[in-house]
Amino acid sequence: MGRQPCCDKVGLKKGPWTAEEDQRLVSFLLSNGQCCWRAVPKLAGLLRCGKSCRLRWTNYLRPDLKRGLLSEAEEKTVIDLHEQLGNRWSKIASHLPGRTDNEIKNNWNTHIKKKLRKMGIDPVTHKPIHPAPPRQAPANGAVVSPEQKVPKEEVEEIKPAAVGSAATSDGGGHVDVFCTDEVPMLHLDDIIFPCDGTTAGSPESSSSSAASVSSGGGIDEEWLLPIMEWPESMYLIGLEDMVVAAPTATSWEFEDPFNTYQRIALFDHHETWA
DNA sequence: AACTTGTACAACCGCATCCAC
DNA sequence: TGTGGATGCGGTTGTACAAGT
Repeated sequence: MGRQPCCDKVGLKKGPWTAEEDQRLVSFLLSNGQCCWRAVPKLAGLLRCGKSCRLRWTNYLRPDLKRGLLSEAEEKTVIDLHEQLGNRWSKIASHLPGRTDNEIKNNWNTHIKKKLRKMGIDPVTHKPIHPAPPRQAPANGAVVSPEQKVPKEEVEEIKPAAVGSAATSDGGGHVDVFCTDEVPMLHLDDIIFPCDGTTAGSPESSSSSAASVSSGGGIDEEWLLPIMEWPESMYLIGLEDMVVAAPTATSWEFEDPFNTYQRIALFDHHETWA
């Protein structure tokens, strides 16, 4: 007998969150901190399951979230980490402060995957796509994890282009494939950068990806601290205060006016986050 | 202007894992 | 050690919006 799904209870709301629900949830979490998610909806007066609340908070309402497209450096980091970790989105996200696993996953599926394919790189194996890939074990003896298996749909997607345009690799990492109207042709070395901590690029990418991974896979959790440990002042400000605080800040741009105010206010009240 | 197709991303679902009892 | 509840994670779906026809 399986466990009952948490959202099966009659009367619980599903679907998009309203501004009012967001406000209730944020207000509650700011006043009480994160405790047991199961209790949150009840205590916050929400007709949602705890899981839904947690997801909404983690992926959308958290004050330290960055919004918008990933930067070049962040994309590189994601590609690099994906090569090492596979689809472990939460692990990858832990190396990108302000980004969520969901966001990275979405970005991977919509942008990065396509980009890599256009450059002749298999987004699953991170190796050059060959014209007629034989079904055999990798030459270097590397073990292909189950999650790296290429889904049938992806094979179908790759085949025509690869066959039609003579994708080649000179063995030195230089790949010539496809017609790339929008994406400039890059060498493999431009995309898969070394993991010795000397990675070229922005300080952000070198410190957050290669360095931290090579040091035993430990996750840099420092950036999480502001969330785990709310400063005292945070407990004292209500949503009204936040909105009042909003006009004094200048550099944050988000689409949702509510979240804009909320985040601006939080950063105003906690200088170390700036 | 109306319709179709593509894209982006928020949210849901089900399974895995952790942990207390 | 086994069991069940809570939470986390990754895959997938739903939907709003933009672009194209």
